[in-house]
Amino acid sequence: MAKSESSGDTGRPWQSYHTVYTNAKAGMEGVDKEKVQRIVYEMSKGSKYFENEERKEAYIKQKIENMQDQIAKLTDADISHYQKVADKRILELEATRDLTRIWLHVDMDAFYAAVETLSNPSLNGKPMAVGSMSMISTANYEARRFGVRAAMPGFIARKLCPELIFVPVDFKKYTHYSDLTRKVFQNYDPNFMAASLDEAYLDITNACYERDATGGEIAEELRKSVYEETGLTCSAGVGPNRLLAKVCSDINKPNGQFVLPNDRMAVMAFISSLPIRKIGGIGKVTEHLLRDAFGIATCEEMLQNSGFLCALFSRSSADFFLSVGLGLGRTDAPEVKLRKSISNERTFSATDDEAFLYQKLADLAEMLSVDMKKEGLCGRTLTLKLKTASFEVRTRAVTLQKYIFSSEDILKHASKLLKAELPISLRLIAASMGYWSVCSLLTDQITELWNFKF
DNA sequence: GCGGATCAC
DNA sequence: GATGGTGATCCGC
Repeated sequence: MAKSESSGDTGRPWQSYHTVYTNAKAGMEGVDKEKVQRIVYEMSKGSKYFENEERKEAYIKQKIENMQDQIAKLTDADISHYQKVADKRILELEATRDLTRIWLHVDMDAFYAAVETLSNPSLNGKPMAVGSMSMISTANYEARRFGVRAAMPGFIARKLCPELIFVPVDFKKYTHYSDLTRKVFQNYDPNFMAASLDEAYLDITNACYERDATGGEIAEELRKSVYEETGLTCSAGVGPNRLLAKVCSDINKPNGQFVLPNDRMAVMAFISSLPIRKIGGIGKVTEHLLRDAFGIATCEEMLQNSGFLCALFSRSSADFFLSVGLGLGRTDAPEVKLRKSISNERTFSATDDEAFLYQKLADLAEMLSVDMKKEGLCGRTLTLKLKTASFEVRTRAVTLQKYIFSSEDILKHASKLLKAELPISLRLIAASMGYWSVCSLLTDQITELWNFKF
């Protein structure tokens, strides 16, 4: 464990360069991780992107050191106090455990890539990635054997796998197939929760009861049905809550499933050795922080460090970490969520040409306005997001007295925000609008205005 | 309410 | 030569 960590700066600098795509993922079992890591590092080294990653890494390191200092300052009395707080909280969380529902998480296998292969069967069996030289959205399993992965830039992927075939993204196609899969999901849970085009959560408690079937049997049937309707394979996880079902769907990927029974002992045994990074909501940074500040690597260790977690984190963060240790997750019906913001962003080659930047902003304002009109939305908080040539991200926001939606109004306020940042060299601009709760009442007026305009 | 950061897909 | 776009949430002001 600690071995690879301590040898990081002894002539193998690539070992300390971590990205989201040098992490374990289904289909990458036989991959020479060391080699992939080295190539990613060599392709990145010296770039503006790389330098920014180093700055971010230094910031996280600082955060970890601050946390270690705080831990060191805890007195015995503090520790015993927070342990009592934690023990009480664990009992309260345990009391909320609900083992009465059966949740299923479906995850389509390499979805975009699989759809592209359906429409072009000559791609079958060849390493292929959906995306561009800048960014890969999905890689098929043949490509993953080379270490090629989603979120990896295409030019690095090509270095890892020179024969890699690139296919551009085509969301219309994916939406079509996504709709087909959702028709199948509907048969098992009319209120299923779509997490994205290729993922969904289903409460199959009733389906199990009505069909007199086990969760595993329902999962088999659903996957078969999805295949018959689409020609695409998927993986499924079955468990007592959504958090666990999601972890389970990853276990026998691709084209497989895993069932975790609704039994407290089974859940605790399952969770105990599970690496925390497998849990949705724990990403690269949190994994790093919990490992280096507390020595936490598995979910079980969340409970073993419960006192420290309660001492160092906010109530809501500590609750989440303890819940993970207990294998708790949401089991309630998904509430209908209203969108809270709408945005548009574009990346371009970095420039400080002000006329160009204002033109980009005008284009974005227009696109945003069109999207808002399509949805009958207006908002009063406008946020401008900028990414500098050195990858530093800034956001600047204003909250207005009136609700707006026209491109003219958006541009007027966004321009003011941009002007205050000049001169600046940028590679990305984003415009976002939010907070329109009261405003949905005005939909009819907006439509009227819009019709009048055209 | 603002701005930075994290996360997921 | 080259590292995305959209939406949500949390924390510390």
